[in-house]
Amino acid sequence: MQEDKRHELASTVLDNPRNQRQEVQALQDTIYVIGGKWRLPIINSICNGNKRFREIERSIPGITTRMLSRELKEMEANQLIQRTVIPSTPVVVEYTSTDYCHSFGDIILEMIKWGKQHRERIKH
Amino acid sequence: MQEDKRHELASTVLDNPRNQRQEVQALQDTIYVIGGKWRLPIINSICNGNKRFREIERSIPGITTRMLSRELKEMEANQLIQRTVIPSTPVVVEYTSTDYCHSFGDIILEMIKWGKQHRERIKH
DNA sequence: GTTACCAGTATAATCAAGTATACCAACTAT
DNA sequence: ATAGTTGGTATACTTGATTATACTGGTAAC
Repeated sequence: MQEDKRHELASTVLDNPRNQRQEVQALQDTIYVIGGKWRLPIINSICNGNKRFREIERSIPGITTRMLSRELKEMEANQLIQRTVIPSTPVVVEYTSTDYCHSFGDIILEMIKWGKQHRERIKH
Repeated sequence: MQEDKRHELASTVLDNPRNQRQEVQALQDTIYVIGGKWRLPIINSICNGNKRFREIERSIPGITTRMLSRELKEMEANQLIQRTVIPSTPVVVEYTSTDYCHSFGDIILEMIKWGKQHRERIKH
């Protein structure tokens, strides 16, 4: 039993080339940052060229103005997006993605891929 | 309203080559399936070769026995993992991943990649 | 014989995430 | 004039996810 533990530790820390600990940490970090129902769909929408509040809202089925408003604020604070007010008449507000925001591209792509495959799977 | 809806539908379905609607749907499906803090870390742990309950538990920082127990049950019901009881003495319980479970591999990999880059970014 | 491991369950509490609904001050098109 | 758009805010509420803590029955090692 004691032997077992020593062996397990050794195999995790020393033998495992992929370093499990670090990977779990990284995974949990990512889950923390993009957690919740709306973060990723909003990022996706803005990256797809939607700029205006109502435009983004309409592009995401099920989201409420409150949630969108809250998330946009937080994402602006975290430098994921940029909010620009154009002083035309009427005033126009535009949301655009930052470089940082684009770093989620691959994750979103993989998730879209999975979602599509999943639909196919349950259809047949 | 009726006009509007028809127009919106037309612009989405016809004009947009990447078919936004479908992609948002796929993305939201995926988020639904892997939602929560623990699903992905558990899948990752089991795919990394952890089989025993306490072994999985120890490999995921912060998880409680209750959450692990609940998630494992649900994941077994959804055919993401297999639970095997080996009637040795003492009885041994093993959790193993199914093929379906492996379909999350790319998502997890991308998320680990992002998490590592993120650590690097905030370190400097 | 007491300490520790295994595979969990039970109970209760907390707390953030999300919903529902209404409202606002501009502005615009009919 | 009035119905509708835009970019939101306010208030109240629900609920589901997660945590904390304790406990169980069996095995085994010291």
